[in-house]
Amino acid sequence: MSARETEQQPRHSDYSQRGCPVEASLELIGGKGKGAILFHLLEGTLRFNELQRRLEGISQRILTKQLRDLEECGLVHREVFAEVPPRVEYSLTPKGETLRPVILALMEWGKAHAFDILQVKNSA
Amino acid sequence: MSARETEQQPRHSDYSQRGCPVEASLELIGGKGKGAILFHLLEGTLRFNELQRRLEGISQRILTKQLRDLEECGLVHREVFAEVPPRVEYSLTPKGETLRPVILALMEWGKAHAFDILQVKNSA
DNA sequence: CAGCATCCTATCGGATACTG
DNA sequence: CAGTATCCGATAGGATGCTG
Repeated sequence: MSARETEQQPRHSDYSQRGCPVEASLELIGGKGKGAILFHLLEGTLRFNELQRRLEGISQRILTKQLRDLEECGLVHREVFAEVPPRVEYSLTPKGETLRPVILALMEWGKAHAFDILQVKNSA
Repeated sequence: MSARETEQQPRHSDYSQRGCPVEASLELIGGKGKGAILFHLLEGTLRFNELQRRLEGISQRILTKQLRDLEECGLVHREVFAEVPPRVEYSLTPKGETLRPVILALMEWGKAHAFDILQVKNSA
């Protein structure tokens, strides 16, 4: 029997709230606009203003803050070009790319169910 | 050419922040403890106290609130048994079950990356 | 263009006490 | 056991004005 076969999967009951991997992920990508930022960056590099335009309704201060958060976590790369006017480009790091299946899962479920649920909630 | 083949996928740029399906999903499952609640309910029905014990650290008030939220969204089923002492059981609805791939994706990424990132962040 | 600084408010979530 | 009610502090996020 290989080592791999003897590995025990932890039971769900082994995960408390702080130790729950689902909760840990949500803590990192759950801030306002972070999901949308990552979603748009899946398609490629974007400048600050282009991101803000696509997120429609996010304040500049918060967009900056969330981008800094994601950069600090090593998920987003920020590249500043020494030009006038200034140009700053944002893209996913390799670690950020590992989020692709997660973001896609959230997108699929969002289109299939979340939209409808929110519609009902907000009209109630 | 079939109708299916002529369907256009919306470009990412078509999704503003409020209209972003990723953001919509996060809005529904992003509250404190909601990720962990859904994660634990994937394994089956749980009573209120058992959930609180597993989430370790969540206040009773918030656990109640999040469960009511999820119930209102149609993701969680709440069943009250007319006994003394009272017994209330929580489980996923069929709609809640559709979250399984999403929660599993968040779990996998959490174990592979989120734990490490949070560790570094919190020690800094 | 891509921000930073400041101020302000609303919502989130914790603590505690009480109850059918 | 599984809540509800009340009060409270923390913080997330918005609005505005200024700048290299």
